[in-house]
Amino acid sequence: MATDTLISIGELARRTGLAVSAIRYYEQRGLVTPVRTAGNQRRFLRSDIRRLSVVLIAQRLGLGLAEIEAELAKLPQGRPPTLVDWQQVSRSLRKEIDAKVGLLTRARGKLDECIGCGCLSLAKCQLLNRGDSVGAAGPGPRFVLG
Amino acid sequence: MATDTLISIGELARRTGLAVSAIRYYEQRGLVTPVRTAGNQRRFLRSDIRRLSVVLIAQRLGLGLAEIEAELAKLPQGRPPTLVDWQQVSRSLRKEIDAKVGLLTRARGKLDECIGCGCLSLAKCQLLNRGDSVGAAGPGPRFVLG
DNA sequence: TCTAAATCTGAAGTTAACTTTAGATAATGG
DNA sequence: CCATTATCTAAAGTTAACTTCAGATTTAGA
Repeated sequence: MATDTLISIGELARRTGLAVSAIRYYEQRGLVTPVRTAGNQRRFLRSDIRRLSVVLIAQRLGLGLAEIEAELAKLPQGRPPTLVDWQQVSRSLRKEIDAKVGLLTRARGKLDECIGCGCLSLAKCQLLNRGDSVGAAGPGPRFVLG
Repeated sequence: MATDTLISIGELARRTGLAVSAIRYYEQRGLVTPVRTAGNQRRFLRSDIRRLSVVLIAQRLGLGLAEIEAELAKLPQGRPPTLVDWQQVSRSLRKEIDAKVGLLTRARGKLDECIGCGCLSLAKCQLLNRGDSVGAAGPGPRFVLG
C-alpha cells in the first residue's frame, strides 16, 4: 500500500483501461498534470482516474480531445475537484448529448422526407443544402456529426 | 448541354460540394465507378450525385467510409438505382440513426446517475465497465460512438 | 541488497480521410 | 485552330490520436 494517495501511471492505466502510452499522450495534450518523484516517474492524483474516465466518456460522445480539453479546463488544475465541479462538467456533457440527439432526430426526419418519398430530390434537400457544418475543410479525418 | 447523360468530375464536384480530389479518392475506395472517355477522363452517371450525397449524409451520422462502402454495395453497380433501391439504403441508415440515438440516450441516463449523484462511483459505473466497444485497439484516431 | 518489473524519453510508425503538387494531356468556346 | 480551362497520375504531405521501439533508469519486493 502506498504511503500517500498518489498513484503510478501503471495503476492509473489499470483503473481506467487506458494504455500507459495513451496516458502519457494525454499529459502532453494537457489533459492530466501529474507530479514527479525524485526519480522522475509520474505520480497521479486518485481523482485523475475520474478525470480520464470522463475523457473516455466524452470521446464516446464524439468529442475530440481539443473539445474535451476545453471541458476539463473548467475543473481545478492539480487539485481534486469537488462534487459540484464534476456536476458542472456533467451538465456540459448532457447538453452535448441533447444537441446530438436533436441533430440525429432531425436527420432522421429529413432522410425519410428526401429519400423515402417519391421525389428523390436530395439536391434540394435540407439535409445537404443547409449551411450546417459539413466538417471543417482541409486534410485529416472527417468524423464530425454536428 | 452534354449530348448524353454523363457528367464530368468537375460537375459532380459542383453538384455535391465535394472537392475533385475527394471524388477521386472515393473512386479508389470503390464508392463510385465512373467510365472513361477516349481521352481517359472520368464520366459519371447522374445518379452518382445522389450516391455521393448519401455518402455525405452517412458520414455525418458518424459512419466510416468502410461502413458506407458496405451500405452502397447493396445498390446496383454502374447502373442507376431505382427508388426501391434507395429506400432500402434509407432504411439501413434509419436503423443506424435509431441505434445511435438509443446509445446516446442511455449514456445520458448513466451520466446523470454516475456523475450527477453524490456517490461519484464512476469506477463501478456501467458507462465504462460494460464491454461496449471502447473503440478497437491499435493506432489511429478513435472516433467510435457505438 | 539485489533483481525483476515498471518507467522514462524522443523519435518514428500507423490509420483514416483527404489535399497538394508537378508535369503532362484532354476538352471546349470563340 | 488555339488558348484557356479542366483532367489525369503518382507520390508525398496533413491531422488526429495514439502505439511501438530502444536503451537507460527507477522502484518495489524477497
